[in-house]
Amino acid sequence: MGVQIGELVPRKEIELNNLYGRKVAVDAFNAIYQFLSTIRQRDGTPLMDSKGRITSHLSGLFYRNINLMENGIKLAYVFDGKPPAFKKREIEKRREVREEAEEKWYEALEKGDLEEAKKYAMRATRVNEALINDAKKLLELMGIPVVQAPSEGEAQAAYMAARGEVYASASQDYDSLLFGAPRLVRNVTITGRRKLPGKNVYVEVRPELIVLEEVLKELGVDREKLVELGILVGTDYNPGGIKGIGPKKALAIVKREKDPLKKYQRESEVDLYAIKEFFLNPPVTDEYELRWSEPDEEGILRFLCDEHDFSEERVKNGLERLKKAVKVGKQATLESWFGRR
DNA sequence: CGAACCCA
DNA sequence: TGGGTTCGG
Repeated sequence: MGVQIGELVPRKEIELNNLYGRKVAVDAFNAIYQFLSTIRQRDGTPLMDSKGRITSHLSGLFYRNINLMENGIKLAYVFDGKPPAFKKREIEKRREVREEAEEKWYEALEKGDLEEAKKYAMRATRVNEALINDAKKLLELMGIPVVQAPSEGEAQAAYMAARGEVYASASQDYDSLLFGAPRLVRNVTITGRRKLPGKNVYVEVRPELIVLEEVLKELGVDREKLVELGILVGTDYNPGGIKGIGPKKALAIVKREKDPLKKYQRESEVDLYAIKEFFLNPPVTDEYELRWSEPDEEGILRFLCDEHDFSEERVKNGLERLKKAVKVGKQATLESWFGRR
């Protein structure tokens, strides 16, 4: 879900090769969630191994990582830690939405309405510990660094970008901007075809770059005001924001008022100031290492094919590409060291 | 979502 | 060759 500031944010389309030789911190939860919700059969059932364990995210991660690595992009995945206490309400709300969607999924299946079934199946997507652990395992086998955030992954990714350890944070949500990421990349995919939530319509989605400095300049605010703006329109910590206030009004308010939250704190159940403080100073850690290593081919074969019933032919194909991609990555790193780009 | 397949 | 369709697990 994330903070609802998308329509205010200036962006520029980029090509994947604009990221050549660059390190990118991916919000792991965001990526995994996307794979789990989209990689499904026609009736909405996710891909599963013979023991019924979900594998959609493994398929998505495996092939997308190869593609991005072939483009000389150095990926690191940042996993969520403990959510802040004031996220409870949103977590609860999401659970209710999922459970309701799950029921409608089964109802649609009984009626034989596949399209409807898939729609609700996607909405019923849930990410559990086992899925996260499998994702971490695959990434490690692929030689991709895994970073464990103390709290929100977006915050940790933003911190790494702000320190210059990675070029950008990658997520579909805009939260990392509020957390202070100087750059955010969205739609980092190869095919760039995405189904619109409602209809059976596909739109071209190209990778895009959002530069925090340009956002602030365009809106005429500083980061603190941007955070307040986000809180007025709604974040994961106060879903829905303030009733009756959309992006435009919110922008006007934060530019006009010295303390825009004051007036709305009264009508809000959650502590808006705590949310603001969290965005400005989130828990982050320096205890991580961005070290890219050789993929463990045997390990990947065992994990994907033996344990999770992936086709050996397909995975071996992938491994061949992966090996070459690692070389591309090394070359890309060298070129960036010697300042050729 | 992305790979593989298919047919013009 | 490439755009649409189906499969993958």
